[in-house]
Amino acid sequence: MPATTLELTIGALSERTGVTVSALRFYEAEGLIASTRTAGGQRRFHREMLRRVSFIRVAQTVGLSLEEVRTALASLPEGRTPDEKDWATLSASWRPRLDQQIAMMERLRDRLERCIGCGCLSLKVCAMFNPEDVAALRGPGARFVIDEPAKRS
Amino acid sequence: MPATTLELTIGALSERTGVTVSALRFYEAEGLIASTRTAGGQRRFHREMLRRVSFIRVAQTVGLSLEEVRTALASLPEGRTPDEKDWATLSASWRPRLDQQIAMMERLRDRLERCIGCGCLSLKVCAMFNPEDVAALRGPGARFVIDEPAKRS
DNA sequence: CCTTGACCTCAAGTGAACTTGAGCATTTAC
DNA sequence: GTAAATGCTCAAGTTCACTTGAGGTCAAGG
Repeated sequence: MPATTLELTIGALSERTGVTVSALRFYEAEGLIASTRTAGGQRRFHREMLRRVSFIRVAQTVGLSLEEVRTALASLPEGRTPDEKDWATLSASWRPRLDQQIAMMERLRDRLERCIGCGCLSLKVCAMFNPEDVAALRGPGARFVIDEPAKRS
Repeated sequence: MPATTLELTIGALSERTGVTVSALRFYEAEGLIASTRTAGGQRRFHREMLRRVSFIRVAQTVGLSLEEVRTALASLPEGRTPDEKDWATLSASWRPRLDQQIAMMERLRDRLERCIGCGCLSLKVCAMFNPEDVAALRGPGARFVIDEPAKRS
């Protein structure tokens, strides 16, 4: 068997993760993933990077910036290849964030529901005129980040 | 009573909506809101713009780009000031989007739950290794846009 | 009147997350 | 052994949604 089953070219990693080649190179430049090089200078990725890349994408979906992903990945064990438990622990840290996001979207939905039902759209009741929640859902730059209230001029 | 109860300065609009002055000017330049001018060239906003601005912010939270907001606003009646029904109809169009987003987040959460519980993190079952859903949740540029599958290199 | 805070324009800058292009090297399949 | 596919680097470009800065004007209170 060729080494390709153990080490992936950047193209193979791209295909298996659905992340573009250029994005993978960008992630490497940012220190989010790592590779070894062939004699000719081409990248070869350990299969473990499949997990890291998938982690990055899911984390982004949950609303983390790459900076935050970097921090999260830094909590993985240094010496050894992270095992399933390590990854599970890391993923578990998303739960609260995910729960909060779902709750906010549901509140927004229900508010709109009420507004549509009663035709109120009043400044006091309607989600449209209650910026606090809305602000909570949209950080500057990172949509769906929930900790940072919107700045004002 | 001074005219200020009917027409808002940009500062007043900013305060009431929680949107920065510079963002409001930007929105006007983009044709999302409109103003009249005083003799001296300062903007004065009709109170109706409170609604438009609020609409814009909520729409963004729901995942619309400003381009999409522009399109949505274009569906408002031309001749007259939009009434509550007009706004309600517009907002109602978010429902499916909101529902889909909530459903996706819940699926993601439940998948992670299973993964953490069973320690699987397998390539077949785990959300982390199932890029389809994840891709669906993140459009390029517009996070949480759900119609466009991720491009590949 | 006059000062002070709010407002004006216009161009340029920001940051996140990538993508694109030019020009060149390596690998693999025939 | 060679051609096509894939890979490489590095700088610059892109999009979105704004923000910042410079240099100047307007309006409301005292």
